[in-house]
Amino acid sequence: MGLTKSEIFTAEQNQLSQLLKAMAHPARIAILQRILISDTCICGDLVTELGLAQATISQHLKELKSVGIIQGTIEGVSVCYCINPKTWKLLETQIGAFLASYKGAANCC
Amino acid sequence: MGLTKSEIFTAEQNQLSQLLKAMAHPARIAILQRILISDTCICGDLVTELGLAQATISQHLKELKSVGIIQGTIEGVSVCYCINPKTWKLLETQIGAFLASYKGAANCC
DNA sequence: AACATTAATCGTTAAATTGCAATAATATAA
DNA sequence: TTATATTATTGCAATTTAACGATTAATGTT
Repeated sequence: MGLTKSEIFTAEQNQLSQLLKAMAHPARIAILQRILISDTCICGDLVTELGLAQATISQHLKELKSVGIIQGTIEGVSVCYCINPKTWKLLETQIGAFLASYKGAANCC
Repeated sequence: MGLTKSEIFTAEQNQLSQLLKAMAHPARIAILQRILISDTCICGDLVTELGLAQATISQHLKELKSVGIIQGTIEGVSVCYCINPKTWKLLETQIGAFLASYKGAANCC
């Protein structure tokens, strides 16, 4: 079928999986790292730095934008991207709580 | 094409994206949460608790197993699943470092 | 106005994902 | 051995994803 049954899961489960999915690609991780490292907006450079076609990068940026992880503002002829602090905070909270809920296996296999 | 160009990315980027991808589905998050909550192995119950077919659950378990996030041991007629502590630790380290590298935007859009 | 630069969108192709019924494999019980 | 319970595997259809060339849209520059 290829169609995820979102109805049977909680809003939190769907939201977290959506955020994780947006980051679950090496190109998108690379893009985020590039933005994180520069500690400011990235305008254009991405296409020349990563070894992917312009259309492909644009597509990845769109996906990151659509879940709100990054935001872009038009800066003259180019577009500047940066982290969306609100969504990033949400990410830290959600993933943090999820990962922290593992208390090193009591009686297990 | 549908084929990720893994060659052009670092081993870390590929590894992290692979781990994230394995968790990037509501059913797999639900499975992990179920294992985490019980604080022990889960044998079988999963199929009755989630609203998905047995074959589908088995498929999701296989994906989580293939990246090493969970491990399963045969317990009589059924199979018990639990978190793989080593991979979970790796997850915490990698994702933690990644998320923490964002220091709230200096001069940005 | 004409040109150049940059990014988004469209259309297409190849491949992976999701979900499930049906079937096979494995192990216990009668 | 035969039956039962549990999980894995196979095969399939619908859908989504990844990538890119070509085109379009928007903004600056000359």
